Amino acid sequence: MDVSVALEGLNKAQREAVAAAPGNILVLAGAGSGKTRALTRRIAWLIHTGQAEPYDILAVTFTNKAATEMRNRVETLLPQPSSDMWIGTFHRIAHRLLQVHWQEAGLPQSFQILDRGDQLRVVKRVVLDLELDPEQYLPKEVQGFINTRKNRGLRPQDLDPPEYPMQQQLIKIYQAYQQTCDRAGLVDFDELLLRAYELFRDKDSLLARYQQRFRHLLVDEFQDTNDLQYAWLRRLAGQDNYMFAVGDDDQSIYGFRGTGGPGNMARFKKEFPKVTECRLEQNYRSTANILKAANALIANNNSRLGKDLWTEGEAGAKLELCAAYNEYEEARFVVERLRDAKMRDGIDYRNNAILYRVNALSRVLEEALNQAEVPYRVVGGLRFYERMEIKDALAYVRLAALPHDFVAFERIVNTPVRGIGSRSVEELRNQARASGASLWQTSQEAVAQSTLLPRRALSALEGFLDLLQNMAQTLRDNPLDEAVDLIIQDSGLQKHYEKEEGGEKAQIRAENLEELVQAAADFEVWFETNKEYLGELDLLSAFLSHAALEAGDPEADAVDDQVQLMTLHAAKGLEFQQVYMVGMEERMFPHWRSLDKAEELEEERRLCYVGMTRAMSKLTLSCAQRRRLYNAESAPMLPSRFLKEIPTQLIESDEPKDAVAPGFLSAASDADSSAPFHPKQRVRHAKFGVGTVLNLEGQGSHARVQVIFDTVGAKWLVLAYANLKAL
DNA sequence: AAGTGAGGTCTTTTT
DNA sequence: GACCTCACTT
Repeated sequence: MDVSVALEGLNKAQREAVAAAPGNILVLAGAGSGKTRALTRRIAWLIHTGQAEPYDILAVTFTNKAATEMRNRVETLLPQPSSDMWIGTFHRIAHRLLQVHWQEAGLPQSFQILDRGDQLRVVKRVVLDLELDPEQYLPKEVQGFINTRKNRGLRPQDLDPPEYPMQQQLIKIYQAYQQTCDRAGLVDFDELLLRAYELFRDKDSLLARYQQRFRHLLVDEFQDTNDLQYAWLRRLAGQDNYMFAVGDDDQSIYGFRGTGGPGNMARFKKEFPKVTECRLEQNYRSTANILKAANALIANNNSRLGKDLWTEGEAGAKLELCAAYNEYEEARFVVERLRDAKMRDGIDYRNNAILYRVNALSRVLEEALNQAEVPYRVVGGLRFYERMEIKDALAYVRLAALPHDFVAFERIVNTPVRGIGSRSVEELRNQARASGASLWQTSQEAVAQSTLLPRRALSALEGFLDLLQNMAQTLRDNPLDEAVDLIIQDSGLQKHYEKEEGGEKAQIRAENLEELVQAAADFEVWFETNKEYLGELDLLSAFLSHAALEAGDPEADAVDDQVQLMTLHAAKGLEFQQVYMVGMEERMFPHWRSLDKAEELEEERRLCYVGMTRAMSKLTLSCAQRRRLYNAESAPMLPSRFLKEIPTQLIESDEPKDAVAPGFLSAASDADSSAPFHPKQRVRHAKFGVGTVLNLEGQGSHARVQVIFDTVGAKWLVLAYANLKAL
């Protein structure tokens, strides 16, 4: 076989990584250094040199986009199709394992996936069922609690001595939540991973089988793995298999969702046998000036493996910095630059990105772009399968196929309104809970025996049950897309959305529903040609899991000449000729919520690093001296400390002549968090009594503390008013 | 049962 | 500015 295909056009460092002797390999790959390239070439190398068969290979990524990209690239490098390889996201692969081993995993064969929104509904339900106060046990926070534990591989019983009084309740909720899911055969995203991990942990022979099969594990974006994913990989690798992990500790920006971050890379070096380290530091994307600036910035972080990007290319333009008077001036400045670039230098709009820390910043920019008639596109936001109307329609499909699914049942029992209000549903729910039956079963009994509900509600319920029965028949008798179409019509959703909102919104919703029919049709075609990737799923189950695991591809249509607007997070992995980073102000970026925790502050800096390294030829930074955010009044801002961390000789700054505060930029602040309290400190409050400080945030008159009071639980207090006494 | 208006909140997000 | 929740009205 022709080995050269795998190494063609690689630099020395890349070649060393790709052609490294069999073993555990950690590839520290900086931004724009050819990360995915190294990984796909490694696969090609292993196969071309006869060190591996496609069958031996498991390659994992985080996003579907990355997985698809990887499979495509691998296929162009290999003579044979890649279907024997397992290439996919952690969740997809976990799902596949559970699909095959549902019995060993203790799941019903037709288990359904709960997405984040579904999960939140269930959590809410459970909190209410336990008669706990949802004000105190905010469903969002409870959900976070549960997911954090799952990400650490912890079941309720593993949490036994609670760390603080309120945790006891949280553990109880976790337990009840899990029971509810288990009974209904529902699996949330983290549960997919946890079950897959437990499968390997508890079933020796099964683990052995997979260990013998997957001799080569390849992981992309390794810095984004969480504890559970790491532990899963560790088991699968065992003592004899080889792991090729590619990542960049400086681009770890998902710590807030439980990612091990830079730590997991260090762990890999320690805990896997004989790890060889490779570094890819040559950058093929940005000019030297941009790289120098980014290197200087990230050097301020302490927890790093250490790495400096360099390029053979030229210095390029300096970075440009604008201190605008307010957010409107800032937006106008950016728009002006965009138009200049287009008119003078012929740079298409699509090659520009405007990046911001929080979504709320997009509004003013959008207005300015609209006014100047510069076309733009906001990347991110609601995905196709997360849209309300789509979730409603799929709930009908789900419920028709699997009537015991209470999440789907509760979602649509009264959507569109059919006279089954919250009182009736509550009655059904209580009865179901008492008898241990599903809502659907309970409803059937209530209708059959004319009990439980007033006559009007009962007849409405009967109509609903009949509707479902017809839909089940529809599903059996028709191809998927036609069935989906019929279900959308019969459910009345189409009409419901039309009359509900009227005008433009209704138009869009109606179109989305039509789009869903098309999506089902497309999926049928895809399913026929890709069966082998899916294990033994039937079409409908595959479609439903597809909807949950791939919420849709928002990048699909980048064809028009539009400026790209997105958050810094959304920009990861992308590149643009020109990048504008706006809102470079203290408390905005770094964001105020990250200000008093060193680890989170470093993550903000990594985020800044990610943003800067997106730029190929020109990087422009801007801040405003005053900014109005949400409904508050316009407040004075200070330049971000990150601006100060970039060497001044790399920056050309335009402080406007009519600036209200001359010398504004030189005021870039140093961190000052001389907080009067610290975590774990005991304090007394006049009303709430004695408690322990858990968290601090903000500064000056905005400073807040989170205190866990011994009697009333956790509260956020504004320091200026709380009059806390240290004990 | 269903629709309306006031009040509070507001990082980042893939699967 | 936008969204969600909750209490209130019809």
